[in-house]
Amino acid sequence: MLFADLDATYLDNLLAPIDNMVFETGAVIYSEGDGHSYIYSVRSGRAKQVGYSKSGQERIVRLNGVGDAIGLEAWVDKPYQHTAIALQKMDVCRIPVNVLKRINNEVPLLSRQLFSRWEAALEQADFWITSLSTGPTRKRVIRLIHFLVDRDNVPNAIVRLLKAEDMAAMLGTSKETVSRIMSELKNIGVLRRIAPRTYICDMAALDSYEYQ
Amino acid sequence: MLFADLDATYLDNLLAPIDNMVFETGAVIYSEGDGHSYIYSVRSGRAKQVGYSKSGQERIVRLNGVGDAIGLEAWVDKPYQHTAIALQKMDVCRIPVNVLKRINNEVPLLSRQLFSRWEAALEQADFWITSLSTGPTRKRVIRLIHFLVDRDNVPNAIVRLLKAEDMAAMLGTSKETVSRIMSELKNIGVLRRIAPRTYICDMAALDSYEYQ
DNA sequence: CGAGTCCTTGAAATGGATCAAACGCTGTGG
DNA sequence: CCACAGCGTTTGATCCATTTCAAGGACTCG
Repeated sequence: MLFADLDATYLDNLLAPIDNMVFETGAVIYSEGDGHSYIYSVRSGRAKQVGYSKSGQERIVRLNGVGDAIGLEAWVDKPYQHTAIALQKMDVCRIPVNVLKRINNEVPLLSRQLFSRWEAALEQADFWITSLSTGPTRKRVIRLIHFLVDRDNVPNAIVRLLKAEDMAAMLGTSKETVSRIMSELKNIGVLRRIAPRTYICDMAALDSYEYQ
Repeated sequence: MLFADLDATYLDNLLAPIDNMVFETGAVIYSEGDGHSYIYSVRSGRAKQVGYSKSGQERIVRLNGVGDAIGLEAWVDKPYQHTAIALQKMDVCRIPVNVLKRINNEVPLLSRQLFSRWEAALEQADFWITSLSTGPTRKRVIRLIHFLVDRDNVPNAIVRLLKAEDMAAMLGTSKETVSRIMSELKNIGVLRRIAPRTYICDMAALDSYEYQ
């Protein structure tokens, strides 16, 4: 997907060094501080990027899904700033940065794609700050559910949530508080469980509930 | 500074459309949603980038100083995502994006500079999440002071702080809480006021205080 | 010097963290 | 098919941190 702008047959010559890889749930894709120079493109599944404080507390700074590029800092020759961990079984392709640079020299259209991935990462980070790290916890949880909803099925959307501990690490709160708010939402009928960590969400009720 | 990699005389032809501008304290550099296509490069002074929630509450998502480029989203043809406001009298130069693109076509070295600005913005956003939006408020304030310290003067550094309301908007807390913690730090002798909003900070004491 | 802005402090009420214990679900092996 | 281990969730109770409202005081800048 990173190569959306490029000619398909032309690519095959260049893409030989690219590996398709599979990561199981919980597998570490890369670790903070690693100096290896790969950018990863997600083909399926979801990953979290986490930072650890000195006290060992973990904070999730980004969530990545299909089409996202992760480990972009390698492009500017920086060690990875976070640890990337698969939340589900994932298909990713691992692209050496020097290959990317070679492609970029011959076909500058690539850098357009790279800029847009970069912009997406920044936009997500800003969302994290303004929506997941601001205001009372209940509002944060509600905004998080919004974020996780598979768009386009309204008014009753299907949401695949994460385990409480991960949601807490996204919101900068404790797992107990997340659990309590989830209970609340289930009791009022905003969320209805249909499978493990999967719910049907009444979007209208969710929105109106935020403004109480 | 954006043109650090480029030849000086070569530039003069291209840079004619660039305006040098001055913004007074509180002046709006651009507003969220504006579609104008300029990138601004800071020559002196500091600016805040703020996002407003529906309730009108403001959250500062970034702070920019000398050498920073702001309004980068214009490069990928997006409207500005935040409102940029001068915190002090500022000198900035305003560069039309189409000029940048022209320069970039002829001298691809420019895009290296742009990527690195983009990376800096993302790094700051991540710092905001992990350091200014995580953990108890006292720790956040301490990390914020660290961030604002003019590096290189140790062990007693000079810090130019912001008004309490702005610091609160950076930390996602209330101005009263910020004020209380500041009082605490002054009482213990970690901070010593030498001018309006300017303090001498005993860095060692500050650090050891964080771990209580 | 005065107007306005910003800071400080108090007291009450709330919200959230933490510790601890019980519960429920899921997948495994007998 | 059932029982059990392990993980994750739920819930309660207590304590602490933070918000909020309100008022007084200090500082800054014209």
